[in-house]
Amino acid sequence: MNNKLVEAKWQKYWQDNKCFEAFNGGEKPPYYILVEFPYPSGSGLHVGHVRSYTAQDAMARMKRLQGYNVLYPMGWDAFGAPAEQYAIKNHIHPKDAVKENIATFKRQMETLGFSFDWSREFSTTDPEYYKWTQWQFLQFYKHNMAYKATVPVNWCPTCKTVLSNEDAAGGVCERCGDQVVQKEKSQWMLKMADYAEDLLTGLEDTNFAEKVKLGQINWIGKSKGVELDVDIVGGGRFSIFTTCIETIYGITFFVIAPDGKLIKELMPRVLNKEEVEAYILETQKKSAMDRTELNKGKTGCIVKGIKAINPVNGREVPIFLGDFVLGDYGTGAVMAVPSHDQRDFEYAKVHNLEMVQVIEGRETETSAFEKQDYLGKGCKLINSEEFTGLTVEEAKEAITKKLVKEGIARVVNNYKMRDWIFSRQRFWGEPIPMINCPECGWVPVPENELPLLLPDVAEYEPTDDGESPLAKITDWVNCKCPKCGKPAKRETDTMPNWAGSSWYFLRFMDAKNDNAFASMDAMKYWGKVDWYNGGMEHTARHLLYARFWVQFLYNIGLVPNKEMIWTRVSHGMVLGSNNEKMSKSKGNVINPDDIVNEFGADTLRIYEMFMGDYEQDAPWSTDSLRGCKRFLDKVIKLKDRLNEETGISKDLEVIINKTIKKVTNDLINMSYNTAISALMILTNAYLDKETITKDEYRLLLTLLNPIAPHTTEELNELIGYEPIVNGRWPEYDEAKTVEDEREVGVQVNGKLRGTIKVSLSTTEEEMINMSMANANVVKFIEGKEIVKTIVIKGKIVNIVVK
RNA sequence: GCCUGUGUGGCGGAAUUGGUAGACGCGCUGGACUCAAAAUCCAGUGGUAGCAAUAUCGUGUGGGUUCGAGUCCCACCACAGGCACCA
Repeated sequence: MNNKLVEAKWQKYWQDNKCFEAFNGGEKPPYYILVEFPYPSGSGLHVGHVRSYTAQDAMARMKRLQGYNVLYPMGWDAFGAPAEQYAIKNHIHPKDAVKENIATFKRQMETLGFSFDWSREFSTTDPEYYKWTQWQFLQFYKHNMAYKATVPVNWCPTCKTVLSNEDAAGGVCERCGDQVVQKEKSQWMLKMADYAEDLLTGLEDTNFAEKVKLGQINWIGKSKGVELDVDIVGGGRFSIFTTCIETIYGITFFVIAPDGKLIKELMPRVLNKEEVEAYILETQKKSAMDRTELNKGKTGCIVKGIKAINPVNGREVPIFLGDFVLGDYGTGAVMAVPSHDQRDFEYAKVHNLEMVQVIEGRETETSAFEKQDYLGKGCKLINSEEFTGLTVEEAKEAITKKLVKEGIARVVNNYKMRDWIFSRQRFWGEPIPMINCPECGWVPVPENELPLLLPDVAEYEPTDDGESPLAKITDWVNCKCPKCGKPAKRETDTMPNWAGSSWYFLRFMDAKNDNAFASMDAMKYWGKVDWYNGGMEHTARHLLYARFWVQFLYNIGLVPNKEMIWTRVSHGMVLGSNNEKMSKSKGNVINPDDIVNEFGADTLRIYEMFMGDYEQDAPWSTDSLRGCKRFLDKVIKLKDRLNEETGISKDLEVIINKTIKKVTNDLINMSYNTAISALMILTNAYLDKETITKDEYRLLLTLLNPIAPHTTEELNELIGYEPIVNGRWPEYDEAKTVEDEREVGVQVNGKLRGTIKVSLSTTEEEMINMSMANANVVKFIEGKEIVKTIVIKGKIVNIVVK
């Protein structure tokens, strides 16, 4: 069989007959299977893509045969930095580079026979698509969900560019190796923090894997605590947030963030200004990463001239700066209780500060501090005036109650999740459709002027002061204010990569709509995405952004459900044969084109499904791939064993029913490797026979079809049947999935000593008698007292002797 | 530091969810076919002892629960990923 001809033939058949086009409506129940659309990089399709696309493809193909109207779409997430870098280097427009990459990706996908509905294809970089991304941004703006704020960014003074945390790791620019500094920049923000609670509760309306849910929960980072007002000696006050208010009598100092507002306000009263300013400057040089990783929060300096008053006992304690306190989390200030908090303890040790123990049960001076010493164990308070003697839990409640009553504290929930910084100083992204007018301030671009197109230019370098490359294109920047008509300037920042991918799954439901991003009818018809598959690296951020975006659209009445994704699953990586991540520098990259050429698309598909647990990483093995080729060859060879009989022979009845059941369940439970194993077993059973019937053969071909669609279609046609793609998925008879006779193990004291053959009708008593008669078993029970016997029907017999 | 995974033959991995550990595949060994090789087919294949029946050890380590533990509980170790001085 010639792979290339067969593959091309069936790919053409599917395309000509529009086999995989989904319809918005009709008799069949809808079923929406989604894989993360790829970023079409210059290096082409990765074998990792092939793994997840094949997995979902197999599911889609089976579901179609089961009578569903399956939507399995594909598109391109094509905005982003790599295309921009490439464009800068080669002086071509990123859209041209992207066009080429998309063509390569698409060709590769087609050679693999994925059953995508190409009629719904789009790229996030298509003006027809990003028109709606921009439109949706305007809805955020109009509903007061978008605002401008000054945010510190990683800035490389040498490259004159803004860097991601990743590119600024270690406080050093990844490109030039020079020091990175923090620079203030005015950025567009989306009020995502407002949705923290909804994003948390919304998880209940999803079927995400537990680990995915946990990832979301951790990212949102809810913590319940108390916000407490603290007076400053000589006037003024500030607030702190704590989750351990019960330790309030142990406060020996406060720590405030060097990058927060508070220290700026206090500055005029600070006596050691030079020292404080030097420390603030030092902090600015550190990226968020450094502040967290280096020195473990021990750096800092005292703020002289200002003391704070502990509200419960009037004690005056010093205030310190410490970069372990972050300006943008909580209130940017904390109470420090070194006796009962690890970090406070370390800080106090380094700076030689007092410690007051307020909870019994541990020594303050120990270096091996253990927070869990008192948490949740009913330990009692000491040195805490009227609260002395209460348990931690009781004291938490009582102290909170008292402080709230006094009006100096509030019970609050704090969330780690912050608002979404939505600006990028880049060229290759959706332009943010806003205009800055000297008279009217920020004015949105009128909706009927969307899309606001990216200009066609040849230079994409950022400006010297880090503005977007768009800032240099004066023709584009200068415009008229839509409100007053006077000269105004466009926003030159673009949107982050996450924007276009936050709603693409909605667009697939109604991809050609010119009047809306997707019609309500279409979204209601498809409902939630039934299966959403992607990499683990996207299960926190992308998924959270997408859910936030959907929840907002839901709240303004534009989508039918608050959650639009039902099940989220994640696949493991395909590693190089050396068990390391595939990369050019390691020389372990496998190109799917080469494999398709040499072994055929179906072999590659089978192998990638067989290579291991789908959710786990798995190393590449060309030897194992050959084994899959061998399996496919065996299936082909079976064609020469067909006899003239029809139906299913008696001796194959059980294994056939068993296999149908196993494959049907495994394909929907993502246990692809065991589905293939079952098909191998069936194939071997067929090969044990001189001849098989056409019906038996066709059944194997149908079951294998979702994973190896080309070869099975061809064989099916050769034996004279209508294409599998137009047929039906086989059903099984539960009663025929178990053999009547089976072997059961016999144990003595839990150790296997023999087996007996039983049928479904063998009674427990008979099983015991048969066990006792087993020669080897007798050796171990002879002359011993039988304490008891345990019989688990169809599974095991255990004889306990003394 | 925290969170989440993972740990089973020479290798990738199975294990009906507490019931015969190692399915299926790779690799390896022996044999058939061949002038020869490849391909294909047949047989074997966790370690140790034994010609064998069989015994014994064996699912990262150490304990525990149970008639019975890869699976449950406790403690620990290693690796991977994510997040982070989150108060």
